[in-house]
Parts: sequence; C-alpha cells; structure tokens
Amino acid sequence: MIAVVLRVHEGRLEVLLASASRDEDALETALARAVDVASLAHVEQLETRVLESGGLATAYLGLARARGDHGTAWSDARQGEGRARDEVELVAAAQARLRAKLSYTNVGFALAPLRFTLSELREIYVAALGHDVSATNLQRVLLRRGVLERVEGLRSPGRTGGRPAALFRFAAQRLEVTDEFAALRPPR
Amino acid sequence: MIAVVLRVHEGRLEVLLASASRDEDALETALARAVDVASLAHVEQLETRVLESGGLATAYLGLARARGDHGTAWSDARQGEGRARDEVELVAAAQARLRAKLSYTNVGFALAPLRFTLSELREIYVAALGHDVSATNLQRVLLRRGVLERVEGLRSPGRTGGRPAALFRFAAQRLEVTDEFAALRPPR
DNA sequence: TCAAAAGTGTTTATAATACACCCATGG
DNA sequence: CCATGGGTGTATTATAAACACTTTTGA
Repeated sequence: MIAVVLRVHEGRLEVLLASASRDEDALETALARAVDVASLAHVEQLETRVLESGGLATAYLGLARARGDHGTAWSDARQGEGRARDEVELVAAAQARLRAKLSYTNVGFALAPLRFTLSELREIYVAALGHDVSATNLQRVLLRRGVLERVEGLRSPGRTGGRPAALFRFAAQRLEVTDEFAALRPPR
Repeated sequence: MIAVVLRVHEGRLEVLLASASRDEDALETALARAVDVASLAHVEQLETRVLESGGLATAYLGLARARGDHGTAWSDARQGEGRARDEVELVAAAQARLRAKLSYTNVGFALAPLRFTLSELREIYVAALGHDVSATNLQRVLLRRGVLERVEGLRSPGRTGGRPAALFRFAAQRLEVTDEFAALRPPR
C-alpha cells in the first residue's frame, strides 16, 4: 500500500510518500498511521498497479490541510528528482486527479483550513492547479455552486493596509460532486 | 479480481459480472479471458475493496461494444435482484463512472460499433445515461469537440422511409479527456 | 490622502440546450 | 403527396472569464 499525500504549504504543492504493510484490514487507519498525520482531510483510492519490483500495490491519494509546520518529509510535488519511476507516475496521477476534481467537486475543503479569506483560498488553488486563478471568479463559481459559505467576522488587514477580508468556510467537509454533467445533462 | 462489464444491447444497459483468480500477472488478459469477450473495447480500474466475505478484490470496469448476440450471462444493469450487496455496489459504481465519463471524455467509442448513424449513437447514450438525449445536441457536442468524424456513405432507410442517415465514427479508439476543466480553467 | 487589498457591477465569451424548419426517401 | 426519419439554422440559456470600478483600511 502506498500513500501519496498532497498538501499546499506556503504557496507550494507538496507531496509525502509513504508505504505501509500489506495488512489491509483497516486501510484508512493504516494510512493515517503511516503518514503520521492525525487528520487527513480526505482519502480516496488512486490506482492499483504492478510495481517495477514485481509487487502489487494499491495507491491512495490523501489530502492534508495547509499547516504551519515545516515537516522535512514533505517535498515539492512538481519535482521528480531522485524518485523511482513508479513514484513519479503515482505523484503525477495524484496531481492530475486533484486538478480535475478541484474543477467539478468541493474537494478544496481538504486542502484549506476551516476558515479562510478568499485570498488565502486563491493561493491554495493556484498552487494545486499550477496556473493563475482570479479571486473574483473563484468566489463567484464556488458561491454559485453553494460550495462556500460566508462566516461571521472579518480578517483585519496587516501593517500594509487594505480592506478587511471576509471569512468563508466550505459548506461540507465531505467530497461532493458539484458539476456532474459537463455536457449531456438531463433535459429539464 | 472482479470484472464489471457494461454494454448496451437493444436499448438497454446490460452488465456481466465475472471474477478471476488472484494471479495478477496479466490483469487485462485475465479479465478478457474471464468474461469471454474477445475484445473489450475499454478497461479501467474501478476500485479495490474489502468484500463482505473478507477477501480483497480489485474491480475493473470493462466496456463492450453493442452486439447482436443474446448472451444469457448478461443482465439488466439497473436491476439489483438477486445480487450480493458487494455486487450491487460495484455495478452502481460502474454505472456512475460511465455516466460521468460519457460527459467529459470520448468513452462512447467503447460502447458504439465502429460505424454508426447518429440515431444509433443516440440510443446508446440514452441507455447508458438513463435519460433522454437529443440527437441534434449529441451531434453538435461531439463534433465540436472533435470526438466524432463523418465517414463516407449513407445508411439507406428501412421500409418505413425517411432520409438516409449519415455515417460517423469515433476519431479515436482510446480514452481521451475532452473537457478537462469544467471550471477554473487556465487563463489565456 | 494615497497605496494596498478586498469586493462588486457589468460586459463578454463560450458552449450547450431548445426549437423551428427544411431535406430525402418509401409507399 | 404525405408520413417518417434525418439534418440544419438560429435563438435562448447557462456559466464562467475578463475587466472596470468602488470600498475600506494603514500609514
């Protein structure tokens, strides 16, 4: 079993790779223990593959919330330096999966803190998607879909000034598909 | 290993369930042998789960082209009668996966014959999606995306008359994602 | 009072759906 | 010549991206 855990830390998409024994009884429990993260916000199966070594491994994609710590185990997800081919491919698959799901699900909840400003959320999306995202459009898309909710209070600006930012949270903390049909949707 | 194979036959979505041994060396080969279909048009992993029996099984989603045969092994995919709970859930997962992918990939190629009219393709989509689909829109969406190509020739009408129908084929016979970003697409 | 940061209003672009109408054939 | 099935043209709708502008703060 291989865990590919992604998180966004200081504007960078980071990955942590961990493998656990073949005792598959409590998959998610084992996974949480293996990566030493108390609360993985979301876990889903990535794929099962025959490794170069000949072994069979089921890979899981885990998502962890942004945090302040500087764990040495985390590395830049976009660099493949010094990784085995299997690992490089798994990390790429994990990134692709995350990128796609950010577009049609509420999966951002698993990367973001519980309360955040739109600028903070934008930073997370930029890091995870690998391209620029406008805070304006991000807000509109996620509010329209009911993925985000405003929450009481404002974040005061720093020394550099600026208008205080509204606080938001994700309406749900479980994966939901918010845009099932890109096309060929059912007639009204 | 469990294979969940779907096909459309006479306007109905049908399923064939088959399990194979744990020899995982040549997964897809074993799968093809197990379900006794010479050419599964597409195979992808569905999920790995702990069965009620306690065993661990990796499930594959297979798609087979529409055919004229009346194999007794095939049953209506939308009825769960007489199936174990694991099986019911796997079939549901397979249907959901197919439905989603029909909307943002070219996966229809794996259900349709090599050459077909738009009415025939429409029938397949209706059966697979479980809701009505307009031939007009189906044509426009798939042509716009470059998923379909016109092919030489016309299909003559039956005894009941009607204009001869144009023939089409899928431009590719491998899975391609045609609409990666439902939203949050990269800036120009 | 100005720069920074946040937020709103409005326009534009794109893509799909809906619908009216025209075309080609068999009986 | 008309019913049937096929196809095209065009309007409408939905959704997101782009952009101009306003608000609120710190210094």
